[in-house]
Amino acid sequence: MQLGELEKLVLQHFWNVKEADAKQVHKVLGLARGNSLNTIQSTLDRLFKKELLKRTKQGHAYCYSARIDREALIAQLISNVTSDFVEDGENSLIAAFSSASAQLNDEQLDTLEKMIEKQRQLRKELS
Amino acid sequence: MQLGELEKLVLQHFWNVKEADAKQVHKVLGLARGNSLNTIQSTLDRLFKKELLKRTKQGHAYCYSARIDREALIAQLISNVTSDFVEDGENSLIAAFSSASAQLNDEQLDTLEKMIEKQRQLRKELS
DNA sequence: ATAAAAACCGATTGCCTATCGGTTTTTGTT
DNA sequence: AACAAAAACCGATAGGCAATCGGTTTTTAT
Repeated sequence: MQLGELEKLVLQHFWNVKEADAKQVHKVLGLARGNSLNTIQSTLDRLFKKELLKRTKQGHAYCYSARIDREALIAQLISNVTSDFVEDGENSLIAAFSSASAQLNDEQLDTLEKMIEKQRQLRKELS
Repeated sequence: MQLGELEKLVLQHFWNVKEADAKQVHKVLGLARGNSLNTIQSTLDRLFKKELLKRTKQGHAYCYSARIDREALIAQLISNVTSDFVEDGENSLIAAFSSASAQLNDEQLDTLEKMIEKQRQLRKELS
C-alpha cells in the first residue's frame, strides 16, 4: 500500500486531533498547501478505503478519525515492504527486524535491547 | 523508492548467483515469465540507477551483481517507508523498531531479544 | 420547498514500473 | 578497414496510483 505525501500529512494530523471533518482538516492542512476542500475530501476518502481512517456520519458531514495508531501503521508498512523478501509463514515484522539488525552498530543494538525492556515494563504495568 | 515485481525477482536472483549479464538473467527469469530480453535489460538498468545493482563491462556486455545484500536492502526499505513518521535526526531504523515493537507479543519480544544476542555473538566471532 | 452544505463521480495530470521495437554503438573477425 | 553480430541505448505505450478539482447529486435544516 502506497502512501502519498498528502495522505501522510493527513494521517499524522489525526494522531494529533482525534477527530475532524473534511472542512476542519482543510482549514489546518489544506489552506496552507493551497489545496481545495475537494482534494482533502478525496484524500480522506482514499484513507478511509485503505482502512487507515474510520468515519461516522456526524449530523451532516463525515467525522473522520485514525483507525490505527502510529506504531501499528509503521509495523504494517514494514510488513508490506519486506514481505516479498521473507520466507512464507515467517512473521515478516520479526524477519525484518532480524535482517535489519545486521545494519545496526553495537550501540544501536544496546538501544534496541533497552527498548525491548521498556516495552516489557510497560506491559507489566498495564496488566 | 518503489520496487516493482520484476525488480524484486531480479534482486533476489542476484542474491543467489553473484553475477550475471542480461542474457543470463533472461534465461533464468525472463523466459519463464515470457519477458523479452529488452525488458530484462531495462529492469537491470533501472536497478543499476537505483544503486541496487552494480555492473562492469565484461568484454561486450555488462555484468551485473548485487550492490547490497538482503539485510541491507530490508533495512533501507524500512528506513524509506518509515522516515516520514520519524522525528528528524532520529535513526529511522531504530525508531521503526521502537514503534513496531509495540505490535509484538511477549514471545516475539523474546525472539527479538535472542536475535540481538545472536547478532552480538556473530560480531564477537568476527573480531 | 428550498437553499446551503457535503458527498459523490468522473476527468486530468504526473510519476513510476513494465514492456518492447527499433536504432546506434561496440566488438570480434576476416 | 569492413562487416556482421551482439549489446546498449532510446523512445514509445500501457497500466496503476496519488493528487487535484469541477460539476452533479444527495442530504439536511429551516
